[in-house]
Amino acid sequence: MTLIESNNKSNLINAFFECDLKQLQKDYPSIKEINVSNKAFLYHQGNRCSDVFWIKSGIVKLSHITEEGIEVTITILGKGSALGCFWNNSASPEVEETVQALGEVNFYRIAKSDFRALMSHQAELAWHVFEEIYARKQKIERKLRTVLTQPVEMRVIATLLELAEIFGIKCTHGYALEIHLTQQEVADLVGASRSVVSTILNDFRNRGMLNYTREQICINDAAFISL
Amino acid sequence: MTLIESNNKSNLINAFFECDLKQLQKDYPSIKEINVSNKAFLYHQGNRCSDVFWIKSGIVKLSHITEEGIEVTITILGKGSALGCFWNNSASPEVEETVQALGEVNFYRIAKSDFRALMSHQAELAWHVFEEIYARKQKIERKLRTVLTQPVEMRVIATLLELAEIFGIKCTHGYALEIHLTQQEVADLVGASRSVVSTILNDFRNRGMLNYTREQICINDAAFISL
DNA sequence: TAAAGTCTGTTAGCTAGAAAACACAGATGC
DNA sequence: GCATCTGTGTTTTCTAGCTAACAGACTTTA
Repeated sequence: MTLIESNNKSNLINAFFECDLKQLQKDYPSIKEINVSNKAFLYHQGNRCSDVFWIKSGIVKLSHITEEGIEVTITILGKGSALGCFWNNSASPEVEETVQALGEVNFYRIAKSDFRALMSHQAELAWHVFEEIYARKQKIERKLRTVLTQPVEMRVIATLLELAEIFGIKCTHGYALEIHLTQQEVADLVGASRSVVSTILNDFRNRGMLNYTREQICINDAAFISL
Repeated sequence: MTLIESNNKSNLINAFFECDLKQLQKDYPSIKEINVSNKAFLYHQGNRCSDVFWIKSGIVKLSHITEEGIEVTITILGKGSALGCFWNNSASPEVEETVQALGEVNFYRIAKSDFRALMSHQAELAWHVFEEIYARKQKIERKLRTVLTQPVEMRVIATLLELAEIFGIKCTHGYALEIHLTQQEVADLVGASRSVVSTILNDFRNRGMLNYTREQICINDAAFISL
């Protein structure tokens, strides 16, 4: 569905990420390129962070832990997503989410003042960032809708298809999600308890719609689309 | 909480809305100013809309109706919010939400090409639109969290406080929400059934935390903050 | 190779809240 | 004045899905 769009975006974002970092640092001295490994945290909720994090490669999980200790995973983001703190938000200087790497992640970290300068110098790029944020908003609205109207089973399907789009590598029998997602993580993402997600995944496996081990989920997307 | 911020924003947005419309139309011929009355629809989900709607005054309800006919109210928006279609989204030309006026609403309608031109000419303004969209995203993320982790009662409280911020006119005993919101509408906004919302509101009334008639909800915010 | 830790599968019991239904009270209209 | 409509208050029934709990499989550490 987002093929054309994401290509458009990719071109511009790609061009940006292929820029010479040294060159960029002349104008925006705070830019740093950082690599982190699986499970590393980019930042935690409650941090008084004032930088923008811009994913160059890899995948991150954006989540929030309530006072009661329940983890809610808001979304999973990949290349081109900008996170962190965009403004001098006098109201709440503390970020609301925790961002954790799923696998190796490579990103730029920029002070928000420099980020803003960059945005105002490069209108096209700014527009793409805007688009990306807007798309995320739409995605969360869609998620809110499914949470409020669909039973867990449907939400699992929707979540898997979404994940397939982000991680998906076409293999011979559909998508392969080569990602270390535990059932608990899937459940947090779906907004359901682990036990029901487990039973549901099991059921799907029996019906031949997908297969999985601890390490990998493989979706037979034809089977999904059929319903 | 958002006092300083919203003032900042207001200044710029106000300046924009106080511009001479005729003047604006020279550069952006598609701009039209439109007034609608209570319950009018700005657009419906499924419309192939290609314009941006920019609220100049009044309040709108952004909702979505599922195939099963369940109405989910995503959010309530006021002055300064930009809605509609921002891009030539080749993927899905149809908008996902329905936008309805709550009371009198006055807005600008602009073709997206003109809107984009405006944004690129007026960097400051563009930045504010960006901020506003981002704030909406944050708000929806917060809502998703409460839906997934809080019981209906807590969600009602959160919703009322939010509404108080949007509609709120300070009266002697707290906020007054002078808005024609039925219990059904509150329920749609909370994401719960009307009957439980009814009982909860009733209970709050008995405990002296708020009062309401068909026309108006009045919150004793001190009582709310205490919990 | 034991021991501890992590992930999955499954079951039993319990509850928040949805759905449906109906009575009542103000509106609105004829 | 009577009828209709829209919104509120309340109760009863029913179920999706949560919690808790435990057993088995696989991994890591020592």
